[in-house]
Amino acid sequence: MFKKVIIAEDLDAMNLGIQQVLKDLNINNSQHSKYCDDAFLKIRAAINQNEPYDLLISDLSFKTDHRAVTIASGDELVQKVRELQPDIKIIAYSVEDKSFRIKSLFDNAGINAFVLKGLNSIEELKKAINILLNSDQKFISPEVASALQEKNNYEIDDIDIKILKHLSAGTSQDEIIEIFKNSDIKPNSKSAVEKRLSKLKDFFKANNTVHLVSITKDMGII
Amino acid sequence: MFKKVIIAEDLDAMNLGIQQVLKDLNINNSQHSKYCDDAFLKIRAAINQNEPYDLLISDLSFKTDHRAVTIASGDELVQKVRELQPDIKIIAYSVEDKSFRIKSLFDNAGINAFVLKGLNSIEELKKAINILLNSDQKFISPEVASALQEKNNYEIDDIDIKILKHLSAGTSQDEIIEIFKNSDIKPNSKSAVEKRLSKLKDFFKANNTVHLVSITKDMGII
DNA sequence: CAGTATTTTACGGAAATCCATAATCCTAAA
DNA sequence: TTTAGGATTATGGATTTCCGTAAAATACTG
Repeated sequence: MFKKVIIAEDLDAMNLGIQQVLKDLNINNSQHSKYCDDAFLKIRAAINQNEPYDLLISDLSFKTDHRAVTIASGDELVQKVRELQPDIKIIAYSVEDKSFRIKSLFDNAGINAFVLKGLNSIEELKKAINILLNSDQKFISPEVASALQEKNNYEIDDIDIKILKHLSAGTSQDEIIEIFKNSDIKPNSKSAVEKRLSKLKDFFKANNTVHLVSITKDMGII
Repeated sequence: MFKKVIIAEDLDAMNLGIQQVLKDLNINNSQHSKYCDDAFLKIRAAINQNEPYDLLISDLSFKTDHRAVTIASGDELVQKVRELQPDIKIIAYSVEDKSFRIKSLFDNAGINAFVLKGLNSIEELKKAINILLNSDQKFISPEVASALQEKNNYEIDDIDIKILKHLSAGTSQDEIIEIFKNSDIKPNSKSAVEKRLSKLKDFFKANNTVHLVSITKDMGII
């Protein structure tokens, strides 16, 4: 069984539940952090002491506190940990069910398993832990397994996201162009932004800009 | 202490945590339901058997399953339970932090306490239980206590919501007017809809329609 | 019933967006 | 160096939204 496990989860009641699971699996050396920053520091410290963790179970969304944080989300945490310790096994354990985000976690953040918090997720979590222990297979909860099949042949890039975020913040297209020009962002003409918007609307089957922002918000893209 | 408690919470890991809390408080007669429908039936059955529950702890958002449900959200459950058994104490225990929704839970659904799932919510939950046990006071987590102070002097009515929902679904203003005319919804002129939108934008301090939909989506109004 | 207030509807011009086409710039291969 | 292809930018007109004003309809009051 895994020797040393760390959990990143902010909700204390949820933490209690997860700890119960680990106890059931006879994992006795586990620690938990309510903050991503804290989790990252612990993982780094463990490496330095030559006693690295071999499993990270991380939530994705974390409540913001009064205290300032440098790592605000589980996505970031996972990505940074993967860079720091390429061989650690990582399980994302979250209620997030937007296929776009789940796919990105496997593709970009390099998680080994995604377990959807749900009605029977404890069994799934145990299953994921066992699979990761014995092999290099990946695990994903069946309800969201289809996320991996989705082929985004059209790549939504950073600038698309920027445009969408600005729109949802109430910035007009003209203002966005101004901002892009002032920030030296490459395509900053009226028509370039318009063309991108048009492609996005096409891709997401949105009738208009309001609809587009609504859809992408729902999908968790912005 | 409360004699008979029922928990409505879909996430199994969270359920484990809450049960731990009740155990700490020496509440031994508790049941939990993963479905709102199930919780409602149990509460009704208990009344019929003259052994009613005296406390309901309910989550707000529930995962949808393969099975069809009649009560889909905690909001509805709470409302129906309040009608059925006016004297039961109800605690909403949720990550929901939109003041609009929280205020509505106190005003319309008649909850006795709102505990925000968070970093130290277990202590708050215990506190809420104790307050409800000994008095008719209400309890609300400090982080969101400001929700109750907010006075919506401007009332957002049903038609406003309808307009916003249509907009976020990609319907143009002209189409909305058509729909209203076909459904015999009273103010159905171009300028009436425009005026309402203008007031909404004013109220929510939105720069434009995209922004307005984005804001109201974030607030959980639509 | 007359008069006032409020709501709803109508209208019109300004602004923003939508969308198609054409011109320009850039890069890489011939 | 030339040239083809793609990406970016420019232009202009159709459509939609925005916003103020005014007329019409309805409600309310003495």
